[in-house]
Amino acid sequence: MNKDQVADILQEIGILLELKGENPFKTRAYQNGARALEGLTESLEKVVAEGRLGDIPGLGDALQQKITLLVTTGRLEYYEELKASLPAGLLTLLEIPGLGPKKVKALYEKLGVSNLELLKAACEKGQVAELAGFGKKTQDNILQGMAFHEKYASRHHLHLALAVAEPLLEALRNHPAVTRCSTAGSLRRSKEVIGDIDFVVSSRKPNEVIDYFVKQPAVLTILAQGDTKASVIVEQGIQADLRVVSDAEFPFALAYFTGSKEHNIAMRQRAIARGLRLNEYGLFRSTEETRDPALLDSCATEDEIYQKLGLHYVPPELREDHGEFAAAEKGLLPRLIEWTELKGSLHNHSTWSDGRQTLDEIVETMMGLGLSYWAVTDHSQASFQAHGLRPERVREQIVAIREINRRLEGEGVDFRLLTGTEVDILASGELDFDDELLAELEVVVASVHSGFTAPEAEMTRRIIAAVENPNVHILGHLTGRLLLEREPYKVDQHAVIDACAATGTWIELNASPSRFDLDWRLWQYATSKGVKCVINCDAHRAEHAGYLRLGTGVARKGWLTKQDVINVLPLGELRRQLAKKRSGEG
DNA sequence: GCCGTTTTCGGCCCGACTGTTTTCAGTCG
Repeated sequence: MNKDQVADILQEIGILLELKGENPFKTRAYQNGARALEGLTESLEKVVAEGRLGDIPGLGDALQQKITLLVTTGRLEYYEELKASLPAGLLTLLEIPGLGPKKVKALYEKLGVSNLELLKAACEKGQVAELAGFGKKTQDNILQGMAFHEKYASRHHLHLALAVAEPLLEALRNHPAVTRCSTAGSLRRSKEVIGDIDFVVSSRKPNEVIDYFVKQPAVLTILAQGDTKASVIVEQGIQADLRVVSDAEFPFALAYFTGSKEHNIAMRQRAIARGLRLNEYGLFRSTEETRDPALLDSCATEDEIYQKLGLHYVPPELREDHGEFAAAEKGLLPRLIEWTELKGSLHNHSTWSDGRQTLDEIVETMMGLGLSYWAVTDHSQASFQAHGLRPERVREQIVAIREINRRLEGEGVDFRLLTGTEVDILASGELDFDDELLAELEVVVASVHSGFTAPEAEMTRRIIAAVENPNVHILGHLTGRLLLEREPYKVDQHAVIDACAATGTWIELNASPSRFDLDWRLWQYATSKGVKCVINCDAHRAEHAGYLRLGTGVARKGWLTKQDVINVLPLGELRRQLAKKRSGEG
């Protein structure tokens, strides 16, 4: 078993123990253990074999023993017995908003409710309202929560969440009673998928702002409305939470609701270590339970909060407890890449394969955005479903692009298309075009589009064979994942990154919100090996150019700087690097 | 179940909102 599978099981044990009514700190210990494994950047098998599990904070004797069993035998009797002791459907009940472990436990023990159908039946018969601690209102809310659960998945692609959040933020900003406002939460941290949208506002008239917020046209349902916060469902079925605080409290509330939860816990602990107390309202001297403003250690901005805790400012994207505290203490946080530094995208499609824009339309759109270049990398022949190009069509396209570039040069315009291909990595590990054709193209992206079910070792071999071809500049979407849709295929990502480091091959950060692949968690490893990143739109339509901004947000989560990213280079320097890569000096 | 330069025992982040209660438990973030 690999670390993700083991982490999933620890996570599930934690939940099962909660349903059993175990000591909450014990259940949290399992969840902490799962998180510790997810954050591991090397092979779990290796760590276990070398007896170094104990070096990982959060893993004590009991967890070390269980993890070792799972890794070496693939089984854990403790887990299997625990799982067998409760009906399988109980876990899905926890996905209903408003139902937590205590209520699920009561429903199961008192009514024998063990799955969604039984829960629905019990609500409709009015049995749930009769239970102690429940009532009519709770029963109605459960029914509503179930309807919501059926209709919408609970997680959302980043671009969809942004499309709803940005107009709402603009509306809040324009309200006269709003002093400062911002998005917070996973959206502000540029997570690859979003649970809900968070807004933080400072105002002297919170009720006015909350009233205004819940009446926005995008709001479909009001879930809760109080004096300091409101929760609503907005278009796309996304939950949006608004918190309103005083302006003095704003930086603390913004930091708190931006999270991540793990980052906040570490911040609170730093405060406690300094005899202070940090919460969403301020930084208080001593740990006294009071909101007396006299005790407020005022901070005008988030920056000042970090300073008071002995840290350099941590950009939101880095707030994942992923090494930012060690770096912020020493002033070693990187200057992160900005999306405005990008000059173009090196993996895109046109009407020649499955894209929606002609070459001329691409030129017009991308030039209009102020970009310097745009590589046209249509699919190769094996991607039949995507109208992949035969070699002769590729050569025709090269001619067409040269023609356009000559025209642009004649007009004195500072923009060029680059010729290229997204060539399929075939099951054998060979590429879908021969070396002669690849050498005629300026940009070669190699990607897997078939044989997703190959065993890990075989998939790893295929991809490594592809990046060893000197004609390949860029490895496309390394894991093939489609967020919220399709799991990544099985591949040893570290081994592939090592091969890219050895061959000077660049790795794409595919900026499509369905992909964000390579995952941000692996970029620190990749750059430590000297691998360069290309933030690519994989554009199929004009509006996909906007993915440059979203992809940069995710790149920032991977601690990437301007120096790590190829497509910040001006055209001339980019062409030199493309040639250098091929000559083997890259 | 984890952890320790006050502790090998007794802590473990903490506040708002809802609904069911009449002072609080559960859930959520």
